[in-house]
Amino acid sequence: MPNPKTVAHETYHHGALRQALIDATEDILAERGLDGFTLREAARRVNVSPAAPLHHFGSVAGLLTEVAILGFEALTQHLREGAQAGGKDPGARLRSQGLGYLRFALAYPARFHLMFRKDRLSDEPRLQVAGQAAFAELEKAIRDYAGLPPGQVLDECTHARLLGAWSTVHGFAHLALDGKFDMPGGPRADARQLESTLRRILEQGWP
Amino acid sequence: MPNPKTVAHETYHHGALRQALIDATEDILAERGLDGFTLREAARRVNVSPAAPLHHFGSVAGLLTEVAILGFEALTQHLREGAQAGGKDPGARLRSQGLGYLRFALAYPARFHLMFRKDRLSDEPRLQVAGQAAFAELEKAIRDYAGLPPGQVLDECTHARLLGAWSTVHGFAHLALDGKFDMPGGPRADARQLESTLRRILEQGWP
DNA sequence: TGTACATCAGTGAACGCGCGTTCACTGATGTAC
DNA sequence: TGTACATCAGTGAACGCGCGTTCACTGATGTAC
Repeated sequence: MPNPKTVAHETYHHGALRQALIDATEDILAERGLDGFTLREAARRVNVSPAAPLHHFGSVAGLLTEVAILGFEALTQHLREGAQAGGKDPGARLRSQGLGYLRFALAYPARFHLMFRKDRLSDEPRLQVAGQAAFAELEKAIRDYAGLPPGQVLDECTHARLLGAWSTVHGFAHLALDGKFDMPGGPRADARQLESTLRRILEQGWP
Repeated sequence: MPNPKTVAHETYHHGALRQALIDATEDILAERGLDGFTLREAARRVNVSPAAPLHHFGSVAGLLTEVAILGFEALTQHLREGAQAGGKDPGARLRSQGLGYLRFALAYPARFHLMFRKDRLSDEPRLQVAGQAAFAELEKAIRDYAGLPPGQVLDECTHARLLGAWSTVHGFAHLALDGKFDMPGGPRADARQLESTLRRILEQGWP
């Protein structure tokens, strides 16, 4: 005899619909990409009427925004772990953090795209905050590298380094996901190759 | 009395529908972005039935693909002009070419996005060719910079420089278009500012 | 411990929408002789 | 120079589609007394 709670979950009240919808959305993004996602499909996957999600998220954009927020949080985590994996040398940490950025993008391509698709997201302070937290990780690594204490404002030169580093890993990730680094007519470049290419770029520096 | 040719154009046969649709598409992209574009809207703008475009392009993707091809050709042109504006020093030419890349992206944001949205484009050899032509401009500039003659294969190191340079300008352009470099809560960063930031990044080098 | 009742979290039918594409068609053009 | 006829470049109505959201509703939960 099932306990009453279980019964309730399986009949009328889902009980954990919010989380279930977020999970389903991430699945759909992973399987079909952002343009393959619809609210109705997410509802279908969790066996709920198409109107149900609106009670929790208000609109499609609301749901996607939650997923984007989680995405930025996961990115922040990847950056942290990346830097850590770089050891003690600030240069090594910075480069290793860049690889973390790439690893995140390759692991969750559609989520990564979503995070930078403002038109599908709603204005939501928590999204801003989550984005800024990720950016702050980049900034911290650059500060350490430049020997700047946390409080002090960034000089122009360090600021440019920061944006340059960000642009490089961001651009590399985008181009990689777009298949621009694949062999023409050949197989997709795999994560290992791409990482080692980016490592090389970062070690060797510019120009 | 209007001449017969004009009459024909204005009544049944449009006469230059293909080009008119391409122009309309570029207008729509500029005004409303890629997600605001529809075939029907393009047809509406040139006063033609919704089915007419299919005679020339086969499908929506076909029309968008033509626009993307023109986009790559325009990008190639911007890169060429950028390099030229850099004068004779290969380093200056390379950096100036990077600014050309940015200038293109800022001038035609939706077209730029479209060019990297494979899901909206059809497989079309001419698209590949146009993309490769743009890439070849980057490669040429890097070769000059590294002192490699045109025929010789790229060594690993120069290859990494090429991809690194591309990633940097590509990433910078994307982030700029995403508004990531805008003052928080403030006005959009303008093209002049963005260009000078990128110039600084490129001059100063990485890391 | 019961009970009334507000609130929460769902249903399910329906709405209006605009889309890309198909289809059979027709008006205009251009080519062969 | 005329004429027949294939081909090209449009029309316009219709199709089927799935979408996000609305609406009035109801079943379940939890709280105050």
